[in-house]
Amino acid sequence: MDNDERVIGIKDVAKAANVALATVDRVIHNRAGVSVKTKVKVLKVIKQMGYKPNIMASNLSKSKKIVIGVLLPNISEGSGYWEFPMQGILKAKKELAQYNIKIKTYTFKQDNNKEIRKKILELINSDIQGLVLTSKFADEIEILLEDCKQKNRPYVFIDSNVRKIDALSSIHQPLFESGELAAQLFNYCFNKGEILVLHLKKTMDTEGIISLKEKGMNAYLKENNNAITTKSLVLTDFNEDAISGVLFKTLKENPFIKGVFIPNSKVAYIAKYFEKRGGDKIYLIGYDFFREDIEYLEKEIIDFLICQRPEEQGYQAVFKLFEHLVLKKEVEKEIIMPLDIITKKNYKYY
Amino acid sequence: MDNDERVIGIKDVAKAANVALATVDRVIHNRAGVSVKTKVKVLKVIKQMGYKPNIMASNLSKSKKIVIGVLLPNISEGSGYWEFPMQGILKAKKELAQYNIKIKTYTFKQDNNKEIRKKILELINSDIQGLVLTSKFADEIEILLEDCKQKNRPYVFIDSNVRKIDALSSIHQPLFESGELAAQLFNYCFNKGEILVLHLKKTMDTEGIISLKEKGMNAYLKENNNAITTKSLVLTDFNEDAISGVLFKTLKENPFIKGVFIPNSKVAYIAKYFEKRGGDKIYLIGYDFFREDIEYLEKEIIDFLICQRPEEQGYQAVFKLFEHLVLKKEVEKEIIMPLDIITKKNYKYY
DNA sequence: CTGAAAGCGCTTACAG
DNA sequence: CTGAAAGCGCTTACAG
Repeated sequence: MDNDERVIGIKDVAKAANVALATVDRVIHNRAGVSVKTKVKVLKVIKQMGYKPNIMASNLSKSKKIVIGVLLPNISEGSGYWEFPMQGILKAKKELAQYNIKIKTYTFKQDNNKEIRKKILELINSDIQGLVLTSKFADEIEILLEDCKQKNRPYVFIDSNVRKIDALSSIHQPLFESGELAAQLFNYCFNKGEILVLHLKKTMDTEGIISLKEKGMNAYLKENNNAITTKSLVLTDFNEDAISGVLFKTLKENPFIKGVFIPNSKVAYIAKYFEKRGGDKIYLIGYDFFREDIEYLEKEIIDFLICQRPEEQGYQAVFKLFEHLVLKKEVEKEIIMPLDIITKKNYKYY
Repeated sequence: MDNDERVIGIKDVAKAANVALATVDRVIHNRAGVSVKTKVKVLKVIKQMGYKPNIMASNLSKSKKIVIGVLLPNISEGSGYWEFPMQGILKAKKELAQYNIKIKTYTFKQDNNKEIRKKILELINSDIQGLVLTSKFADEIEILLEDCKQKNRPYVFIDSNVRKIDALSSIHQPLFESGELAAQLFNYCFNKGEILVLHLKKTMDTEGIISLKEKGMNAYLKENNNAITTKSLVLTDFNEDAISGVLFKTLKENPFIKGVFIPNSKVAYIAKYFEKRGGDKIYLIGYDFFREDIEYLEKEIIDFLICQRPEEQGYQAVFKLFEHLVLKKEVEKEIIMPLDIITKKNYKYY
């Protein structure tokens, strides 16, 4: 299993093929300037001897750095969700600094189209060799993707709902299934009643994502428990009073509501209302885990959060680009994150 | 933030300190043969210039390999649990092969003390520079640990219930809290009744682990719902008929049992019985996720599994030794794994 | 106690 | 199209 024999290197290949080191190097990297005859000969020897390049040596002698660009919303606003992928990206950055990898981040305000366009132009005119981004701005980024394609720059999506065929890799959570999971959890909490599905609209949350989750939920209920139904409600105003008003009215008119499903990362807004409200227990399930959720998890106002390891998504995205650019490895076209379930009793270890 | 200036190396330090390269190297690695005066001078310059060694170059020029030993039960028997840490270890092995890291595995049959002793002796007489093991064989491994201590060989525990002060790191799941979590989940399933805690005894499962989980469960119930009580039962015979007999009798005599808690990885044994049994739904919660559980998850006979990322534990253990031995990094003394919750609807992505 | 030099396995101009 | 040589930033004998 472990062979402790001397590892064969480019020098051995050169000798065996009766060519110079530089020629072997040219063949390995598929560079121009080698006769077909020589190339075939060298490739044959490489295969025969089982030559594997030494990445450490390769990197050491390589002069230029590899720069990976990151295009994501900035973290100081909105749901704060993007803080987590960014943490993973920074972790990868630290680890990969050894390999001459640089990370350049381009952040923007989510609803500032002018700024987004500016960052896209910067990226197009930059010297990056790979790109991490999210697919939630389909309209804005198409031109950037087109540019990447032309320049043969690989890009990786994180938190992307769609699988982009031209991407090196797309990292995402299974949306439909997460809706099923939420339904299953509600079904453990009560046997009959109604689930209120709250669509809290904001720039970033495309309706596609939310509706896919809702479809998953309905599919589960249809198959497993017809005594639980769902009812959708769209909220556009996030003002505390507005939320209170709407929820008070809705719950009063629909006394069978036993659970509330918030298919994005805004549960805390809703939990705030339920903290003050009396009456029968109403179960709350939402997405993503933030500091402000802890209080409500502890009080079991929020019962379950479905999470998608945003930090790991960021880390993986950079790492996959590294594997592709430096290690020349095959990279999975699609990486599906687990559906993590967070409750009062396990959030501390997440 | 990114400084693209030339990175300063050992050569720059040598020049600035007015000494030879070799001397700087000696100081960096704290090797003997440097006058105090020179050492102080060099250290000062290193600090001043912010010198960071280049690991790739360091590794490239280093001649000897680093060998990490792994002492774990073999995977072809029992619960098969150890297959997962081993997978993580193999993943780390592949990744770290670049760094001249070798992994030597020493596996044994769980209940074969003679073989365990033999492997321990092999390890003592081996040339390993680090060790991964599990703390579940406290009696057998004490002498090995003592030997490691004397030889200054770092070791990392995985799946360890105790925090060993001399270990480089201990990787484990929070046991008490996992019991609390199980109780919380049961509490979502029913409001009153009894939970049967099944102790399935086998060599590897120390009573300490199981009782800690049970204590966590009781603590949660005491605090949150007095209408749910627990009842313990010890099973020593895993024969299908024996299990059927005991369970039939117990459930008949205790009609208020609404849930069964199996605080180790043997849920499937019990699920088998419940598959055939009629009557009211009884909720099942167990630990760890195996292929044979899938069938029962799908049928919702097993409701929840609490998992501790065994694969990641194996990976991390090797990686932490790598960080310590090669990168000379600080390593956390204790790494606590998240309490993952697996159900019918998310196991596919785990 | 200190230093000069070779070498790790590649890549990169440069020369032919 | 091909090769000889210098160099990446360290470590390792060897000499003094």
